[in-house]
Amino acid sequence: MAGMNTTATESTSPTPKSAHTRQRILDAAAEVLSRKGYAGTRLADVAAVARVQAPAIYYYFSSRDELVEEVMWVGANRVRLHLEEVLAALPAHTSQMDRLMVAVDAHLRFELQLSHYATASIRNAGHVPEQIRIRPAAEEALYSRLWRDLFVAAQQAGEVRPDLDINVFRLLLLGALNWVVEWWNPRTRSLDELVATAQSMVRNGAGVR
Amino acid sequence: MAGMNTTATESTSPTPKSAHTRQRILDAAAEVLSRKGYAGTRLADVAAVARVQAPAIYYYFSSRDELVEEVMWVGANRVRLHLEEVLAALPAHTSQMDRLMVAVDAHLRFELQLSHYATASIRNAGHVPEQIRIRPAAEEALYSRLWRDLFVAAQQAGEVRPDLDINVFRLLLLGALNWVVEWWNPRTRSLDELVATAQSMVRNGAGVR
DNA sequence: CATCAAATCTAATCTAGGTTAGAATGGCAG
DNA sequence: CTGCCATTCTAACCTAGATTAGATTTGATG
Repeated sequence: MAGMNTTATESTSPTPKSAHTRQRILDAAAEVLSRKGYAGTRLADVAAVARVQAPAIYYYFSSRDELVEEVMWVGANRVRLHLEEVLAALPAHTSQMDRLMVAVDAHLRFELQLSHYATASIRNAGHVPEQIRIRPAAEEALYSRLWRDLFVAAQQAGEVRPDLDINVFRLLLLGALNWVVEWWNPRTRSLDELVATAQSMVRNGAGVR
Repeated sequence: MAGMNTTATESTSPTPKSAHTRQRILDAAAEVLSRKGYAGTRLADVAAVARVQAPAIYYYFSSRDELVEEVMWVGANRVRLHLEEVLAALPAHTSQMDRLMVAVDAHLRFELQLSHYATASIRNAGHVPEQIRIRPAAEEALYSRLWRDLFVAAQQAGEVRPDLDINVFRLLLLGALNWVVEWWNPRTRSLDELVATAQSMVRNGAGVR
């Protein structure tokens, strides 16, 4: 019943007015989830942030888990769309290594500044019940493929050491980037510096000498 | 009451016999916690794995959270002791970069093969209630310092690029290593290859050209 | 205005799972 | 053997928090 109308395609039927409330609830859930994690997320908290009473949530979602699943899916989906967009906007002659640099930049900035959804998705991926992992996992797989393609292209172009296991390297890199949500504090460290260091980790760690 | 007798200092008083059961319970908790996460961990499951009834847990731990806290502390503590031990066993003339390589190796092998405690500790650090985060966090801080020292020494010895922000690099690296528990599958990939790739990420990513 | 439906609320349920009470068990000292 | 203390069990309890029922508000429409 619910599920697919968070992105584009605002069709005419699904109540144009207070679908606004649904959005507030979803945003609230993303926020709480990214901060407290799956275990610590109370529907009452979500409701409070959305300025609504808890049962109102059930008007839009049929269960707590469905709400969580939706947040995680939106999170994974948005990061992917963002990265695709950013990459598509690059001039055609951009080197493969530069594309990787841009990807690192986009991933970090998006997850840290633009989207509680992304943070929620990353932090809780391994902590939600099996059952609601499927749909978000499919999105994450697409995102993974995006990165794989970048690495494959870079290695084929001779911009990444030929002997490097790019699958393992990619997983390690994404781990490093994802884990940032666990320690990063905007008041302690500049985002620019973080991005620069992560980029150098890739450029020097994977690039040809 | 409980709490400190998991490491050394086996004093005479605390029932030498079936403190064995306490151990089974703790091991079971580590195992379940590392697999299901804080949210998904039922005392009944822990009890089942420990071949005991749930209430028996309360003979050794005063609450679920105390049990969890203990697992997390032991996890953090053991990794640290393991790393200290391994580093101490190195010949005095070992280069700083080689020490880093050994540290990467030790961290990965320990977290992936030797200890459910470590996995439990890593996966759940950011997901347990504030209250029980304190004691494990103190251990983690010591572990962090160990790594910081390694990087500082390596940079001072001129084996790590002088312009690299070693604090950020270290956090990124530990993120990469920690995140491995989220994706690593022993049947799919060889541990040796993983270790080698992670090491090259450090050697090339941080080392001088 | 009156009416209807959508949207939200208050109050009441229901249940998983942590926790407690108190009864058995079981080994060992005397 | 017998009593005792440590250990573990079974049965009961209790609460947080998800969910449901049904009333109430609100706002658009004729």
